[in-house]
Amino acid sequence: MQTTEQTPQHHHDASRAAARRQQILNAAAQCFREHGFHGASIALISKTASMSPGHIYHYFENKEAIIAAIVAQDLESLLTLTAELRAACNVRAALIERAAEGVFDQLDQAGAALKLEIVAEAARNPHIAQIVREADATCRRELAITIGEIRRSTGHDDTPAAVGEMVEVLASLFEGLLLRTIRNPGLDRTRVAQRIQIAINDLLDQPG
Amino acid sequence: MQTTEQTPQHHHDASRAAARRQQILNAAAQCFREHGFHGASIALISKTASMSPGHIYHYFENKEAIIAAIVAQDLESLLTLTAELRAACNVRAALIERAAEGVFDQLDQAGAALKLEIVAEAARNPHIAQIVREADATCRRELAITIGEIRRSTGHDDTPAAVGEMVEVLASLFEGLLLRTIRNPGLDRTRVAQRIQIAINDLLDQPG
DNA sequence: TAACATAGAATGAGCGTTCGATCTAGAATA
DNA sequence: TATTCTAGATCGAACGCTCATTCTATGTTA
Repeated sequence: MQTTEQTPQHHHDASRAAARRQQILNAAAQCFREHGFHGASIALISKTASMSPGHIYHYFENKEAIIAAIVAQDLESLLTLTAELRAACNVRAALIERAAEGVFDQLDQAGAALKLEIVAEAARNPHIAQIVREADATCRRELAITIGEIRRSTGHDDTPAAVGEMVEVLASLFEGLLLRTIRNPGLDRTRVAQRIQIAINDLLDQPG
Repeated sequence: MQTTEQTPQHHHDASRAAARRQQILNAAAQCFREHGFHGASIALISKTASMSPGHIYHYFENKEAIIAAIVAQDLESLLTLTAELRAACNVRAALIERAAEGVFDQLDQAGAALKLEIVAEAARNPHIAQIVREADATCRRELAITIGEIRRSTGHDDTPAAVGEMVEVLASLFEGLLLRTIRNPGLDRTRVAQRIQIAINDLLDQPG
């Protein structure tokens, strides 16, 4: 679809529709965080979004489409973050410094609740699993390039598989924080972030 | 209630009831894994357990009680594992060797699905959160003792807080695997386990 | 007026839970 | 031993409710 040049601006234009769509997604994200994908009803989402239940179906085919959109939106932020990391610069210090911010992001309770909900859903819903796995593969690819370059610059000559394993360990270290912040909300964020930085530093020095 | 000495063995005895209860829990665990806590209906659970829906309510007050029992049962296995680890012996090598088994356990997809479901539920259900957090506190306490002893034996003199942070990092590393096995089911289990062993080894040498 | 935005009631399915009826097997009695 | 009694085990229909979704009617604006 190509956009017409002078943007005709009907009452019913595309930007208003997009805003309405986002309004639904924001409400849905909040409801899903508080009640889970299956615990949040369309009635509740519509109420939170201040519109009628029926109207939601003008923007989404069904509830699963809303879930898929939320999942895609959440993963997209992850993808841009990984891309940023990669674009910034490939030095070790930059990765490790960025990691501290990443730790704080992961430790946000509301965000963690939604991310956990997504992966739990992926474990049983093949459609969601596909979305999640494609995004994860992209992240891993990016991270592998970054880590590969860091390793090469410190004299290591790793196989792609070896780099892939390090990516897994790094990812595990980060994603585990989503569970930690639920299981132990009182943990010392700053101190844990520091220790994770050290752990990442050590990880980058593992034998090939 | 004191047990009568010669075990009267009525038709309706306690062991049969316990077996029936466990039969329900097994069915429920399977259903929860496949459909989530809120996606699995009592009708489905009763069918899986080969009994009538109404009969389930002779053993559990309501659905939430079933969920709580599943959660408690799952966490109990975690607690005994931590206790075993602690009882075995407090040398570094034992911890690291045990870790490899732990990694494989965490990478089991069916088990991971249920554990993720539990933490996701804990993020929104205060009752479940309490159960999960109490179990986690116990695990952390045990792990802190073990790690504290290892550290002391290698000449470090850590504050309890420092040990607590190391426990957090260790836990994060492990629990992250629950997400990794869903997001990237194709990962090389053996190789990742080896790299995690190295990471734990490095963690135990972190500065105080 | 034409075309879309929006509301809200209606629909049928499925939910968790309750409840009375039936079954079953040991206890009691004869 | 044969019969009746009893109480828990078990069933499955029924209840009230909420769900996701659809439909029809009414606003709104270019």
